[in-house]
Amino acid sequence: MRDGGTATLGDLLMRVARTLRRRFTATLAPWDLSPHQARALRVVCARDGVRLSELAEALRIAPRSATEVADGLAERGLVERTADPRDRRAVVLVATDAGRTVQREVEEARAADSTELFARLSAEDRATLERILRQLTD
Amino acid sequence: MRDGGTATLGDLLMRVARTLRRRFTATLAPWDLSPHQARALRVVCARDGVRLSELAEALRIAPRSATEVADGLAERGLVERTADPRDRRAVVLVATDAGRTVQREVEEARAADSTELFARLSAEDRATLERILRQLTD
DNA sequence: CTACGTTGCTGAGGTTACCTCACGGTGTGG
DNA sequence: CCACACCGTGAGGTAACCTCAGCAACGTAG
Repeated sequence: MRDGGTATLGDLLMRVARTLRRRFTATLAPWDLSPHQARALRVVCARDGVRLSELAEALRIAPRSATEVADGLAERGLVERTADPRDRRAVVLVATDAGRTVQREVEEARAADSTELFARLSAEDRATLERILRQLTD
Repeated sequence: MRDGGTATLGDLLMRVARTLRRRFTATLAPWDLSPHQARALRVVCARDGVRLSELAEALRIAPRSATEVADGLAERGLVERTADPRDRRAVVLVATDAGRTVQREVEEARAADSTELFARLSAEDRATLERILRQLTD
């Protein structure tokens, strides 16, 4: 294992990501949402009015699968399927009031959890980490 | 996808992890291994002789699921199921020569890929990132 | 040594979250 | 106005998990 340093970097990152993910899933339990649904809800709330195909692209899943995610959110009354006036083929998802509320609550819970996890770092390290990570996401 | 301001540290980390994971999966394609199988093979090669239950614990999956992962690796001739002389209930996985070879190749490919991804960081930032991540994995 | 609870694995069968393929309704360029 | 591309969805499949029940082997208490 020459160059163990960089290999370990990836490992480490994945490990932290895994715990983060586990915690996130746990955090989501009260709302009975899967991480994916939460992410979808977030996308819908962010831009107002999202086509199913856009959602699929945002979540990086097949269009067919976006239908299912949308169904899940619609069943819970968090989003509504509406027709696009410009293109009657398209389905546009809009967040309901309930959806926006849930989204806000989830966001807060998640932020709180994230804060807790990263609390063991100094403020300076947090800033540095953010800078470095941002550099990796282009 | 530039919601720069609202993205938390957790978001950023998950995003980097996702690309890392995608790249890893792609890297694995030549060997027709799933990330999970690769990880399992790694565990088996690391310690010599791994019980199924140990594997399950290492991969954080149910014991029943470890059976399937082991089956997959055994089918490809990368590991062998042997009986534990000390406890005839137990199944011990041992890497075959082919398994060790594949493991080494995968490790190298992965290291190369990881190096490429983190190449955009300065050596100093890499060291800092490692230190910070390590601090988060206790 | 026997009896009995515990442990290690696996068969059966279910769930979840994806996928592809084919199709009907809808836009659009020639 | 017609051929073709595109949007979402029904049908049906797969991979990777899970739980539950059962069998064989262990270990201990009597």
